[in-house]
Amino acid sequence: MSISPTTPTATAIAEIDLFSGLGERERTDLARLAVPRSVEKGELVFLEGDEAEGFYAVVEGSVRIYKAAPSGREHVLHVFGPGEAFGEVAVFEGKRFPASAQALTPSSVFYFPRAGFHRLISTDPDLALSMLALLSGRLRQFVRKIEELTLKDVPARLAAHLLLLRSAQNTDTLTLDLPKSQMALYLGTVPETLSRILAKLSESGLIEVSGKTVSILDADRLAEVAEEGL
Amino acid sequence: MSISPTTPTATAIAEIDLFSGLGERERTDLARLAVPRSVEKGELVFLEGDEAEGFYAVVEGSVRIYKAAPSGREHVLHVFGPGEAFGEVAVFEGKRFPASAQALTPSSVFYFPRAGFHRLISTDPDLALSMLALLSGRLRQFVRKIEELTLKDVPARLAAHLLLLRSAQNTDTLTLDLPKSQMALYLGTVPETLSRILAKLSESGLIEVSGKTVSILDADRLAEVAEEGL
DNA sequence: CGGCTGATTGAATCAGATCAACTGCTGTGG
DNA sequence: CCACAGCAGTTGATCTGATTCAATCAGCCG
Repeated sequence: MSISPTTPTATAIAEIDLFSGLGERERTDLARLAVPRSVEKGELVFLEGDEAEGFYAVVEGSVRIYKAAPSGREHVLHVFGPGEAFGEVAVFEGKRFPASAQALTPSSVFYFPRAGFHRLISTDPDLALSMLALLSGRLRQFVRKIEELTLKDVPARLAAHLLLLRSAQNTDTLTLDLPKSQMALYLGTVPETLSRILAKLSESGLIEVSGKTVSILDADRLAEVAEEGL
Repeated sequence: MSISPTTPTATAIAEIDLFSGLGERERTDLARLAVPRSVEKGELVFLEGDEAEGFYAVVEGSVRIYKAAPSGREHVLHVFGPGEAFGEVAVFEGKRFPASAQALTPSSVFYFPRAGFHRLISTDPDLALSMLALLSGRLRQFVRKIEELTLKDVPARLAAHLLLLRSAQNTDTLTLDLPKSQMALYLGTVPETLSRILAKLSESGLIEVSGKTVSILDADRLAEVAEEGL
C-alpha cells in the first residue's frame, strides 16, 4: 500500500458519508488527520488479528471485509464502496481487527489514526453522535444478517439480496457489482449452490440471468421467496 | 409491565455497566430520566417492529433478544443479565426495534426515553464515548457470531460457547443459566441436535453433563473441536 | 397422582456442501 | 492471428450434517 501524493481536503472529507453532516471546522480537522493511500486489486488493507491503529474510509474502488476459517472457507461480511468507512470499531476498542480487509479493485482510501481521531471525538459531541449513528446502522445490518443466515434458506437469502440491489439501483435490470463467487460468500454459501439457485429462479420465470446482469421479472413472487423460502 | 414503586437513584445507575464510568453529575441526570419497571416471566418488553421510544437496562433477572421467522423458528441473538443495556440502537436510529425482547425470569428493568437521553448524550462527550464503546463491543460480538454461524458446524459452536462460559464463570464445572432449549436457539440450532451433540461430547470424554451442570474434562480437545469442528 | 414442560432418542428426509468434470471466456505471447 | 493458459461459472453425482416428525422419558408442581 503506497502513500498517494494527494493532500486530503475538507471537500474530500465531505464525500465520506460518516462526516458529510459535519461543519466546516470539523471537516478541516479531519482532513489534517486523514492519510491518503492507494491499494492495488487484491491487496490486503489489514488482516484479521492486526493491531488496530486506526480506521479507513473508501474514496475510490471497493473493499471487502471477510472472515476466514481454518478450513479455508471464507465469509464476506461487507463490501464497502466510495464514501463508506470501515474498521471503525477498532478506534473505540483499541484491540485487534476482528476480520480482514482486501481491495476488490484498485482503490484509494483515507486512513484515520486512532489517537488523533479519538482526541477529536472526545471533545466534539456532533462527531460522536455521527459515529453512534453509523455504528447503530451497522448493528442493525448485522441483526438482519444473522436473522437471514439462521432463519432462512439460500433461495430466500438470494431473493432478499436481489430485492435489496433492486431498491439500491432503482431498476429491475440489475448489474452485479461483485463476481458471483464473491456474492456466494456474502450470502453464506458456495458458488455451485448460487449457480443452481439462480438457474432455478430463472426456470421459474422470476428472474433472467445473463452474465453480470440480472433482470427481475416477477418482484412479487421474488418477495415471497425472500419471506418463505422455496 | 408495571411501574415499580422504587425511585431510581444515582447508585442504582452506577450498577449499569454502560454508565459505571460516568461522574456523579451525569449519573444523577440519568437517574432522573430512568423509569423503573418490573416484568413477569415470559412477558414481552418490546416486540420486533415496535416504535422504539427508548432503550432499557436490566436491573434484575434476565431478558432475551430474539428474532422470529414466519416459519415459527426463532433465533436468540442475546441474553442480557443485570447491569446490561439493550435496545439502545433505537436511541440513535429512531426507528423500530429489529428484534423482540422477552423476560426469561421475573425481572426489573430501567427504561430510558429516547428524547431525554439523546439530549444528555449530545452535550456530554464522555457519555457518548461510553455508548460508542458499548456499540463497538456489540458489533464485535456479532462479527464473531456471524463467523461461527456460517463457518463452523454445530459441535464447534457448542464447544466455543462452553469455553466462553468457562472463562466467564472461571471454573470447569459450568452452570447453564439458560434452559437447553434456549441455548439451542442461541447456537442457531434445535434442542434435538444440541442434545445429541452433548451426548456425543460426553461419550468422547470431553465433558460430563448432568442436568444444568456441565463439567469440562478436556479443555484442550474441546478447543480443537471449537476450531476444526467434529 | 396426574399433567405440564423440558429433555432425550430414533428414524426418515433434505438442503446444501463437496468433489470432479466440463464449458466457456479473456488475455497473452509465440 | 491463433493457441493455449487460466480463471469464473456451470453441471452432475454423491455425501452428510442437521432438521423434522414422532414417541418416550424425567422432573417438578399443584
